Amino acid sequence: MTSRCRSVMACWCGQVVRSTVVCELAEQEVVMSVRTRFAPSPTGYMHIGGMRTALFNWLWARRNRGTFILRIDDTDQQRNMDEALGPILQAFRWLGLDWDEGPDRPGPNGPCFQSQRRHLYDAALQRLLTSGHAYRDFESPAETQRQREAAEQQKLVYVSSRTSLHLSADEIQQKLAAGEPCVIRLRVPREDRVVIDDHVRGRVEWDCSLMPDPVIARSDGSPLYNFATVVDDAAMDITHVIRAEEHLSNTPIQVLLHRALGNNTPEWAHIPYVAAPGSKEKISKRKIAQYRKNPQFQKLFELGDAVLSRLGVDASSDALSPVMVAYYQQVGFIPAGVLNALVRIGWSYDDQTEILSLSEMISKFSLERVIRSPAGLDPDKLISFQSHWMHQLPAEQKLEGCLQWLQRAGLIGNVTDSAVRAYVASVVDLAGDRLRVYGDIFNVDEFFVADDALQMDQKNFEKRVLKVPAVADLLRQVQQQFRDTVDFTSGPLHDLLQNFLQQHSLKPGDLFPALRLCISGRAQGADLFRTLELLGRERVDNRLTRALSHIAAGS
RNA sequence: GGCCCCAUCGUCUAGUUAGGUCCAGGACAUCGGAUUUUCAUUCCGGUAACAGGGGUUCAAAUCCCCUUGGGGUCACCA
Repeated sequence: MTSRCRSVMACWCGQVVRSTVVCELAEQEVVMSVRTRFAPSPTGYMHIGGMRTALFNWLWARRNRGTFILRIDDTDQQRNMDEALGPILQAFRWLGLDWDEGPDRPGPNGPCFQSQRRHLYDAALQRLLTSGHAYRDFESPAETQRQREAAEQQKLVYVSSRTSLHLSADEIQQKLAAGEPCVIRLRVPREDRVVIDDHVRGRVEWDCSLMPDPVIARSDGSPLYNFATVVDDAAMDITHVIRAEEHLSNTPIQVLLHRALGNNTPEWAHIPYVAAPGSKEKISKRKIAQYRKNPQFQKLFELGDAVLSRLGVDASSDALSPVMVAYYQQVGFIPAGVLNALVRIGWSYDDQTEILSLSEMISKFSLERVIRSPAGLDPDKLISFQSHWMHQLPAEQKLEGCLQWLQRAGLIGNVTDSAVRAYVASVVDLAGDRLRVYGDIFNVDEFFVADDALQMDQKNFEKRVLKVPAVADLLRQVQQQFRDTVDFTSGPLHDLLQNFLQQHSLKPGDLFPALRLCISGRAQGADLFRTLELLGRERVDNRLTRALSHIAAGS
């Protein structure tokens, strides 16, 4: 297996074949095995921008029938792994992005946790030291820092002093024996240039004479990010490194490391980072307070706050925010909506296509159509995608979701009870388009609260009921007719009320808003007659009685 | 500050590789109208952009140069 992959790789890494996944090899067409990876460090939450990067990696792998790898960058972690990694895996599972190699699914190239791959880094380090591509640097951090600042003051480009390079083998051994601390640096070939052909940015070049020698291993011997990444990317046969633009400046170092190690370099695709709505700044967990003031974020925060408060989650805390994938799950977004919004940040298929299912994304995705400039998350559009996909969802699934949210808010008891399920199903059906996220079910909580706990829209109650003297009498008559009518279902109720209007020469607006307010506490809502039917004769009667007593009391 | 990246409606974007079919298309948002018992949905319609300046060319959103603006990154973090 491995040998096949290598022989295949040899044909595309010779930079003849680019941006294509099929290449000719000795007259026969070989589909190369694309291998992509996403390498989060366990931070305790999944960043929405990171999720988009992961999605592009996943899509590219799936599109090419390749392999998607989840590698855990836990080189400097000391916290509880479950706590730190859990939410990340949870986000992948929720969105349905599976991994071929990763936690619980070790691949042929060793464990996916970098903390368990130390021997590989040690071996690579040894090779670089032996070949002279890397060197031990005994210069003190303070001294290095001093030089850096001096260069800066003189407006010179800082490059490493390399004084340790003048040490003889004996001197090095002596220092080592004496326990003198040193880091290991890559010896940058200063006369060289690094040129990459980035899938989204095209040709990007760097002049090595401007680069300080990067530290690749700490004084305790542990590898640094740039180094571990290169070793792992090579060991795991990663063919395409798809990552956010902020890593572009790491690329020359990584290319140099690959060269020094004698690896084939992977292809690069530096995708734009996800910006905060309406800005070009990277969206960040630390700026939530600022985002709350952002008008483009308004609707999302309103939606989120409303739902989360019902679930007993403190929405104003930074523990859960729109920067995190978990936020959307908690509010009741569905994967299809979130995925659709994510894929359209920085990527388009053509000038028309907006709606894409995951399988359509797989067949249509390409790195070449990723845009270069940073793209802001568009909360309005996210909500719009969300409502589109929610409408596509089969009734049974909508029901399951709403049941969960209702239960978590304590509005219903046993979700397996068939009467409860049937009732909620009717409410969900009645709510129809108003349900964009599962949490929107709370917007029709009048169907779940006790009659005497019904919240009243005071402002509208005053305007449409209290300030219209004639309405009380009408409501009393309607209440009586409701008591007398035989069939308390929407059709007959519709006829009953229409007749009532005719008899009194009233327009719908004279009665319906007041009636709606009394029974639901709201000025607007779904079909009035179906609402009456669902609530049922008894609850409607109770609520009318309660409203009438409010009217009598003048409040 | 050095290095690197980016620049089309309010937002997400198409168009830039091969200059003309673009007095710039779509979507979301917004505004107006129709439908509806209200709200939501749906359907019609409107407002709205090539950062600026120089070139090259018969012709530039598209090519070149400069300016301006925005951003990323400069660790014994990832």
